[in-house]
Amino acid sequence: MKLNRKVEFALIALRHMYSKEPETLTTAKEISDLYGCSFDVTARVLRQLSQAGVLRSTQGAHGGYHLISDLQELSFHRLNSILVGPLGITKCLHESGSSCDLKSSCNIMTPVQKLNQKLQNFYQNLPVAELFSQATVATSAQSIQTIQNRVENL
Amino acid sequence: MKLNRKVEFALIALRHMYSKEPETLTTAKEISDLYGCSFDVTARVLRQLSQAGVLRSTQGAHGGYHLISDLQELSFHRLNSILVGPLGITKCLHESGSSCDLKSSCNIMTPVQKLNQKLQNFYQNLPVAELFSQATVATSAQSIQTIQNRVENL
DNA sequence: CTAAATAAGACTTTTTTGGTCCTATTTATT
DNA sequence: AATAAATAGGACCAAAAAAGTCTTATTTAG
Repeated sequence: MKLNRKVEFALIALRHMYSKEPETLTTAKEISDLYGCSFDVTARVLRQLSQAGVLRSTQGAHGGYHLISDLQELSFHRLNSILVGPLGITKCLHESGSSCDLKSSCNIMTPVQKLNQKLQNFYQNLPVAELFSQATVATSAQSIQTIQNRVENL
Repeated sequence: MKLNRKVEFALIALRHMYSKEPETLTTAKEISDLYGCSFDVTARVLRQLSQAGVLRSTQGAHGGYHLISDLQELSFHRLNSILVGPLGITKCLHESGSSCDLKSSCNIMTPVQKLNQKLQNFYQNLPVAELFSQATVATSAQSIQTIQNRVENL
């Protein structure tokens, strides 16, 4: 149940960029120096986020990355699936072809699928911006919409 | 984000017992033979569940375990904390004394705490029985109460 | 007394994760 | 044109975590 390190670094980087002027560039070195993350891993994370359209990269000297997607719209689920792949809480759920190593008489197929689905709903309805916001209680119309979605997905 | 194997075996065992006559005993061997789980691991899981008061053990020949707690009341969170310890999505959150290896200038302390709390709420409000139930939609008064709790905890 | 079961610990193997290294390419600056 | 600083991307290694195994002790029905 631990948070993946890449996701951790992504949150660090995203929050860092989030607090800057919109178009300002941020480099991998900047993040790794400032927060002590491994340079290589951080660089890879930024690259992946850029490939996925969350950031835009500028190559060459004085290059870097900047945010191009709205963190209100970016779900924690998407962040995870970009960096660590689709959510599958068991082997049988996330390797497409693989039947589990347990006997065919598995009695928790549906429970596990249910759990996986619930977890996915949970993460899908959690915008990264919500983690960064100060407010404890949701107030905006957007948040109310989010709550409605959540209740439907329980 | 993978489901711990011990928790997986626990679900298998619990569901197995759940479908039996209440006082009937189930042995570790029975589970491991029937579903192909490792005997040792299964045995340890049942022992831990019994120490935690979820099951009651009967020693000696013809011994075994039976359910003594209501699965409507047993949250998935409790199951996890029995078998794998308290929920801490990062090192700094789950090892009490450990400051993280990142620089002191960590910028995602609160976001991570928030996420940890949200996840915990999610699991706390998920009774194991709900995973086992056939129904997709909650109907009972108990479930409505559960939903109210969940909305409050969003 | 024996067999079948729980109780509990130490230990080993496997898998996953995190981290490093290396090389290529792009581009601003000198 | 050369250089330095940045992204791009792959291959590889080490550390940590997880899963599984082995061993021994204790309990109790038959």
